[in-house]
Amino acid sequence: MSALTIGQVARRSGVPTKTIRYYESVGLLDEPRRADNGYRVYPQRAVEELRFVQRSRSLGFTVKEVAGLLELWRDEGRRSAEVKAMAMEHVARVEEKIQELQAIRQTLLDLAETCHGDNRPDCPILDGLAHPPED
Amino acid sequence: MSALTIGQVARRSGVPTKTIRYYESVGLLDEPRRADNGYRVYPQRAVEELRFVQRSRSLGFTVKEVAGLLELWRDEGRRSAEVKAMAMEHVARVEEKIQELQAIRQTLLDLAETCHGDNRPDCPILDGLAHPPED
DNA sequence: CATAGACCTTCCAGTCGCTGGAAGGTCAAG
DNA sequence: CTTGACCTTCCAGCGACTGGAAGGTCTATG
Repeated sequence: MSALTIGQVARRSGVPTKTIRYYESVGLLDEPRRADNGYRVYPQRAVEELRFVQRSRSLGFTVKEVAGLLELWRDEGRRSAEVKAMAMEHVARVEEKIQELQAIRQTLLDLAETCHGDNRPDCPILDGLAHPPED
Repeated sequence: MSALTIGQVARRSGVPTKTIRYYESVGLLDEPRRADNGYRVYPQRAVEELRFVQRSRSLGFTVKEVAGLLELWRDEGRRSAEVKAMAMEHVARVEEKIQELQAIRQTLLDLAETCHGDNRPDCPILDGLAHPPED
């Protein structure tokens, strides 16, 4: 009763069949065993793994990083320090990205501030885009 | 004296030749005239255009959006309202992305907080990744 | 005048993470 | 026996480049 088709795994994990096959093709997931008709046969555990993958992906880890996390997850002898290091490295990247976006936001707001936004053609936004920022 | 090769345009604008040809291939830039030897020949104006494109791209506008901005830039009869609308729409998207990233950051910090980060295997980060957030 | 090297040209492939579609095999119900 | 819901594989496309191969051109130097 614990054997599942790819469709059942997809429904239970929320990861589309297409994506499951894709994850398998790039080596994120192990190849499952096959039934006589060639259909993939998954154990219950696959559902948990896919949920783990999905959640990790939604937090912005790359597929490669998720592969690493998954390995740690399966490794009973892991050192939690390693997991924490990966997480904090990722936090650093996320924070960097946030900084970048905040800078972009501020630049756009600065440019837009002095733009009339009416039927006249003169537009400080376009002027600003035309000339590099003086830093 | 105002005719430039693609390499000269690249050097003056900071946009690689590869990318200039790519922009041309996707219709962002007009096809330049060709010299007898088949080389692309650019007017000075191309340098300005590419700087405009580069700056717009660096602020996160898609190539398609830049095409629109470029058109407005070249259109003397534009209404500045249209430019401002594009800019503010983009600001909204940027802000949305910032929110997302801040949520991700907080989630990761919450998960990492209770993780020892030592040689022991038990790790609330992995546990958290395995189980969906209860909202 | 030959050659080196710095240009230029085109086209094809790869990146990342999927997603869609085509063409076909399998299976259970009516 | 057919319908429809599965499953299989493979190929192509998204966005925005980037790299490389294979070849033509131009200029300077020996």
